[in-house]
Amino acid sequence: MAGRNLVGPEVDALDLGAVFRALADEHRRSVMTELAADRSDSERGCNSFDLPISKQTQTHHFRVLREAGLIDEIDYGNRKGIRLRRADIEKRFPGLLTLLGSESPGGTAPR
Amino acid sequence: MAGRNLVGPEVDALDLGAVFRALADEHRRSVMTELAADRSDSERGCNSFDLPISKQTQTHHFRVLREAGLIDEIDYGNRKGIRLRRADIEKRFPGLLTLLGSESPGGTAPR
DNA sequence: CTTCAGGTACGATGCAAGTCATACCTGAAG
DNA sequence: CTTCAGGTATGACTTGCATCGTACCTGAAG
Repeated sequence: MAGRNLVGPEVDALDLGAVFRALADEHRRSVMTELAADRSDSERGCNSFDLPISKQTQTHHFRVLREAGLIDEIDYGNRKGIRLRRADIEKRFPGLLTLLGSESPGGTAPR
Repeated sequence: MAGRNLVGPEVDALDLGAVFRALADEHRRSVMTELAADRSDSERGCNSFDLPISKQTQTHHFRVLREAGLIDEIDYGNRKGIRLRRADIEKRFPGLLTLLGSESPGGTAPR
């Protein structure tokens, strides 16, 4: 039950266009924002994001994120794990994850 | 011949989703990359980017960039000026313009 | 074995977006 | 005035993409 890692692009092969296209979608961006906010980078379940879309569409979105090189998908057969590729992203596109945190304009004066 | 500035969103109203959607397109991203690379931030003509697309489509792309708040368009009547909103972008989304420079991996991590 | 929940594969659909053709506007130069 | 280049408006076309329905797979628990 080790779970094999589904393939994504290498660090040097990360494409800025694919990344922007991936982050252009509302749902995928919310997933990435959540992942970026969790500094522990622990593996998460697919349904821990409770997206308001069907599971087939979720499969699609996670695939896009993986193919853009933003997350790793670990296949356990009947379930799946999601993990942010923080180190790779920071190496190739430093500052991108920080950018995701500035989603809300009120960011200057939070609670 | 003063040229009036076409309207775009205010700094605080800049939307990350609109920005990512704008930068998802190849042609718009190439324009932004060129603008970000020129630290003098001088006003440029629309056709100084020689995009391989028709002028109607160029009009469309520049409009998207303006409505995303990334550039200013100065209308002179029979021609148009383009200027990067560097200060606003850096204030709202610090690091974004730097990110555009990392399009080619050749810089930091060659093969 | 059967059942069941999580996930995928394939196809269809509806909508957004990139592209261009035609026609028109604007200002500068003859 | 006319001409001309740069730009826009409108509409049509086409592609891409987000979404879901149906069917199927996978592993765990009865």
